[in-house]
Amino acid sequence: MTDQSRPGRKRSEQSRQAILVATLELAAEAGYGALTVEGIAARSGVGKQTIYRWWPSKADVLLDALATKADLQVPIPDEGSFRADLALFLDRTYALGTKSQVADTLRALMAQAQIDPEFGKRFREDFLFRRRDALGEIVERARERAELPAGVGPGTVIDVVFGTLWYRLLATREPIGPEMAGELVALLAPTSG
Amino acid sequence: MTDQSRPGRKRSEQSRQAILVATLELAAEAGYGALTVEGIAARSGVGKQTIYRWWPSKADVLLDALATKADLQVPIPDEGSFRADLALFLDRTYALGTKSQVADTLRALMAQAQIDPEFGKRFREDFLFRRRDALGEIVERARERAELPAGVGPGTVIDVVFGTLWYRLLATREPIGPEMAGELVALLAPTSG
Amino acid sequence: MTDQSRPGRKRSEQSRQAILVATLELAAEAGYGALTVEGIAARSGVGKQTIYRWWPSKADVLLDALATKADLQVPIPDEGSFRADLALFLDRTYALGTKSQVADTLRALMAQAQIDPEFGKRFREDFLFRRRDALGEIVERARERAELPAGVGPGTVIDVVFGTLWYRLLATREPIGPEMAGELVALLAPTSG
Amino acid sequence: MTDQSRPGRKRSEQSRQAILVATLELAAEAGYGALTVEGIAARSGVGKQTIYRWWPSKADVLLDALATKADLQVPIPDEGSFRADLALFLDRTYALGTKSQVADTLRALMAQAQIDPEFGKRFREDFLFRRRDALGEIVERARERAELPAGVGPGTVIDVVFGTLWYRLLATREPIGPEMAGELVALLAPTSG
DNA sequence: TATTAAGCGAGACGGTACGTCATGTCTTTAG
DNA sequence: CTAAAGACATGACGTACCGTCTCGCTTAATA
Repeated sequence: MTDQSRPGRKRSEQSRQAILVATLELAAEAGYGALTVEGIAARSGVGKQTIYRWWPSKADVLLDALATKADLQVPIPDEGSFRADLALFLDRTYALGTKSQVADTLRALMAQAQIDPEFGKRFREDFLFRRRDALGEIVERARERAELPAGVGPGTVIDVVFGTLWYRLLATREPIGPEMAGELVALLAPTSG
Repeated sequence: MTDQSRPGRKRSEQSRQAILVATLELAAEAGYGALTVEGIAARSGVGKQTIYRWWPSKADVLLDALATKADLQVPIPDEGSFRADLALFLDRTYALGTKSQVADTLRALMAQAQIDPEFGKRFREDFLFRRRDALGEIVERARERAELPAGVGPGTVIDVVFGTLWYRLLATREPIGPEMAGELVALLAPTSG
Repeated sequence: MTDQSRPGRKRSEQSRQAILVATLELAAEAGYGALTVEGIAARSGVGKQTIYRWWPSKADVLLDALATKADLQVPIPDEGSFRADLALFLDRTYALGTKSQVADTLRALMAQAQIDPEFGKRFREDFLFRRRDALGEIVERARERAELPAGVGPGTVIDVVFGTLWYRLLATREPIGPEMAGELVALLAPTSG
Repeated sequence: MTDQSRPGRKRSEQSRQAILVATLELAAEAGYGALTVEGIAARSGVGKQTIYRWWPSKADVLLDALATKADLQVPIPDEGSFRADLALFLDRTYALGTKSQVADTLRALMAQAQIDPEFGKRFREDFLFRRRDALGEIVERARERAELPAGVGPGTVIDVVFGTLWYRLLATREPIGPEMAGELVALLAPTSG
């Protein structure tokens, strides 16, 4: 319906896939620092122009590759209580962080978002804020049910959850585990009425 | 004790200062992405080799410049209660984050630490872990006085504090403010016995 | 036959010309010692890579420039006698050596051929030996007609001619003139039967 | 008479020798192109300043080293006839050129003399012209005895001799041998009265 | 017997050019 | 019009040497 019939050759899905696969492989093999547009083009047997035509930067290619491969869309749980919802949310996130390739890629993207302001904007809007919104739904329900800790607003709860996750990813490089998830739940969703 | 008197010309303190100043200026003016060793050398009137002789990478120069200029060593408060100590710690950190130049530099360093593993190791050991240790002392005293929230270990408290700070710096780009500091205190150091 | 129609952009003849011109100008202005690839690139408005892509060293660029500009291919005379042929050959060579720019360039190339063995091989094969072959034809005809001095082989005659030319170019820096040419003819192609 | 007695430490003959030896070794091992002042200093255990204090350039060091080691002063023969003198002169020169290290060094010096005009002047005056003068004596005696070929002046004879020697050294890289020496004698000092 | 003036090894310094790499654009031929 | 190929101008990289300049230390001649 969108571009139903334009003249000219169609975008090659084969090239697109080859680019995304090559990008993930190269990033995994030598790290994001060694990832180059030239390298991606060479590995995928594609012209550089084909990459520049469809993505604004190599970080966007990587983000696209990650999104295409790993399903980053953690579904929003609704278990009836904030405690259960948060536990499930953290558990699913934990599963993601376990795959070191996904973790490494997220690290690289967050890094690039700091260095390249244009990509930073896209990364925040297309990825970070969507994740915030997902958790936001859970927290909003908690707020309505008065399940949040006293004196702590919804925004802060979200910041604490994602902050802890990202900090462990970026700084200590020990992605969150079940114990840590348990402690976060204890902190943010205490049992007492 | 180490190299008290070796033969040969001594390191030029003047060049060192010129390099650090030029580095901060360039990073502030055009952003870390535009910071180059050549640029630093040109601006500071120094040969490139002099930079490579003393620092392993431009990120190390920037870290050195930041450490030399802004006193990042937040002193460890001891006000008698975890609540007061944490509040003071956050307040002082808040003051730091307010200076946008410091915040921008920290963002760039954390980013570079993800992309360049060698620098990452140094950044963690020379900066991040020292900051952890500082807060660690406060939290340890709190643990001894049983002032920590139930079911939450000292390590987690530290992760939550720094995580929230860094997340706001990197992701939402709204460095912590007094309200947020208050909510963190409410969450981590509740008044009730 | 070689690369009739490959995909990809064609080599820019404009860049090639600009490089050769800039090379000759720079060598003339400041001498071969001051000739640098960077300088050539800057003067000709070309990327360094474009130079490295097509020539192995700056000496090769200079040789190419010389060959393209000054027609070094002295035609082989055939006047019927060795005496006349040699006189004409020396006269034409004399004309070349008169242009100080050509003389300076030849000096530099011969020098570089000594210092850089790889270029030396190319210089000998692409330039020196071709010149030898040209004179070789003349001398061979002389040998057939028994016009060579007694007890002196063709190879030696060639060595003496080019040796004297080069020696005056390199050592005394007084390129050959008409009188010297006359004496060489008297020595190598005596009139008496 | 010059600097009979000044205060201060005397020039270290040991360092001088070490420098000259290191220079010859390095030039022999990796070629003149790889010869550097830093390399000489490192190999000889000497400070760079000590080299710069006594020699204007590395080529001068090499020339000094060659002059100190190989006795380049070919004595002027006086055998009674030009034919015999020239034969002896060529024979002695041939002996020199046989040692490939000497030949390589001469090649490098002649090359450097083209590229570095200041050294070129010194090389010509201190080396090339002295050699010319030596042969000049022989030729002058021949001229007085009317032993030179008809129509060929003394200067040209010298140019032909050295020209041929140098050309074979630089261009064909086949230093003169006994047969070639014989042919040169036949050409320049014919037997006929 | 000091003092003073060079020479010395070491090595840091401001420079310049090197040859390589990657960028993002442009041009050519093929589908 | 898209694609692969590949040349192009640009600009930074990290390295190698250049020739100069301190350093702290000998080593002599002079006072």
